[in-house]
Amino acid sequence: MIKVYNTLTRKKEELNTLEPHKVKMYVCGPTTYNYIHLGNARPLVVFDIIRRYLQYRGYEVTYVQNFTDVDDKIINRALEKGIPASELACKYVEEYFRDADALGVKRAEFYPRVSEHMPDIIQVIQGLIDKGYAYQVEGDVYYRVNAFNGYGKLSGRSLEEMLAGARVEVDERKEHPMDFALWKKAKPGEPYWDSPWGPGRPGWHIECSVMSMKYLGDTLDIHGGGADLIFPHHENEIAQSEAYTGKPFARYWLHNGFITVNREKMSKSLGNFFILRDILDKYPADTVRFYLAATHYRSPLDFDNTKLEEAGRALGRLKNTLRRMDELLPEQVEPGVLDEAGQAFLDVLDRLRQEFTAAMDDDFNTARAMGCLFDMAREINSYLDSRAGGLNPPARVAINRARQVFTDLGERIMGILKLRTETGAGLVDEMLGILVELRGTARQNRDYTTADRIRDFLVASGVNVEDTSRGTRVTYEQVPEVARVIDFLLGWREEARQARDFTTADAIRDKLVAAGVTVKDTREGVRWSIDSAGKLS
RNA sequence: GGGCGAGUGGCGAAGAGGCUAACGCUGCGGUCUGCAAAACCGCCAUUCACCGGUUCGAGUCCGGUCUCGCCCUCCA
Repeated sequence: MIKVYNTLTRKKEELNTLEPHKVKMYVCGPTTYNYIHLGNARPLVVFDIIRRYLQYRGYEVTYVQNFTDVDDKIINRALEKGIPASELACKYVEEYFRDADALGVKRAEFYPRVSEHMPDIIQVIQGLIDKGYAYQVEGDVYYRVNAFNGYGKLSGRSLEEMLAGARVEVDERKEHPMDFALWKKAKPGEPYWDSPWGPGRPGWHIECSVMSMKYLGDTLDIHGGGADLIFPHHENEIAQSEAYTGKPFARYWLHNGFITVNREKMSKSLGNFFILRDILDKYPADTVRFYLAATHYRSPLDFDNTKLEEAGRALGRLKNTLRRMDELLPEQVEPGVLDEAGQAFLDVLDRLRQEFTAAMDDDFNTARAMGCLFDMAREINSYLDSRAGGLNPPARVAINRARQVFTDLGERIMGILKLRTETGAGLVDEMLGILVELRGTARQNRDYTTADRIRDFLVASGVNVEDTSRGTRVTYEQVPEVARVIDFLLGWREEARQARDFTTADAIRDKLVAAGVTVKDTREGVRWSIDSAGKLS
């Protein structure tokens, strides 16, 4: 039984979907006038995990996320840049996808855009006018909040309360100060669409009402977004949709908490925001995803770089466990039977799997669920340590199943365990391989000075070195510079030559050549070049 | 002013009436290792902002105080 915290009722409620085993989900997407910032990225990851989890629990999820690509901010920005608003909006939709893809956010079923739904929007506005929920004034159309008696139910305040501390400038033409625009008359030079009320564009809230109902029906199961959308955006969506259809709009309203910086909300107006693209330049995307998922979605999340460093180390622990299993597991695990120890091991994992599920069932408690993954990692590592000599067939069967469970939860649901496939690192890996070989020889000869010099270089280059029972493993978060590694190798060769150790010197050169690096000893010193660009790709 | 929410170890973060206050990071000790790294084992909150109350029993419920954040205006 899945429970979700519903902003509408301020309680955790059992998730009962409209149709059994189906979830209709709508999440408010960005207004596309800039790159998204980290605060925008939180709901992407949060609702992506919620969606993945619901699927894991057997729901068929229809996920819709809109793009608000018609908006004052877009128009203003486009004006500044001297390009059409539509072009600007389009560009940032594309940029959005680059960011979302990097974070491992699965594609939605539908990505409706305002610009492509004008007839639908106009039809709903007309319907609201016909029913007496809206009125037009000089080419503008306003929603009549007094006509909808549930107004304020989501944000938990009455119209009177809103007026009490209101900071709204009163537009004399409006019947009620809280009435909001459904259609805005175009000013000269602004993009516009024709309508029964004259040329103009939709107000901010109407598009979500229209597009969600178009793709998901009059009533949706889950409507999500950031907590700052509760009022006025979602409140107004409810007013529009329910007035239009006479039916409940969304059964469950889920809202994620903010990202803060120095405990202040990260926001565009405060200027304390971090563009996601910049963060992704410095930190791996899975680290960022882990950071966003390691705290419960409704809690505030304070940001600074040290939090990402910590997230990277924590996630590294989980990934290390996966890597250890992969190193010991052959491509194909032959079917076999478990032994007693293996069964006991799997029983423990299964208990943890159940704890994980219970945590996620309880309003998607990813923080607690992550705790279960760390418990699992420890169990798996322990089991692996106890079989350091190598895996016998029953142990292989056990580890194979353990891997399945671990990745099911960690990758399929959380989306944080995909080990980056090092692309473009082919040559670097070959160079590192040569160094590992050289160091291995030195260690065999108990020449630890040499061995440590190589390791020191590797570590200084950002490469981790671990000597395991099965050999030396080198890993890195960021691909080290090829040139740096080659220079080091050639420096090493030069030393060997000076010491008249031509065996070593020639071996290094031969290996470089074999890897596609040409080495020339010129009068000015050593020159090298990479044979074919193909090697780098 | 009105509405909402939060205050848990050095840090981050779960727990929402009752087994030893998860988990991660950091630090310390140990095992393993040529030394490391990784991994494993152990240690690090008699106490959950403060004061009262309810209860056999309260981080967990109630009342009050303090501090902080958010919304009421574009914002995920």
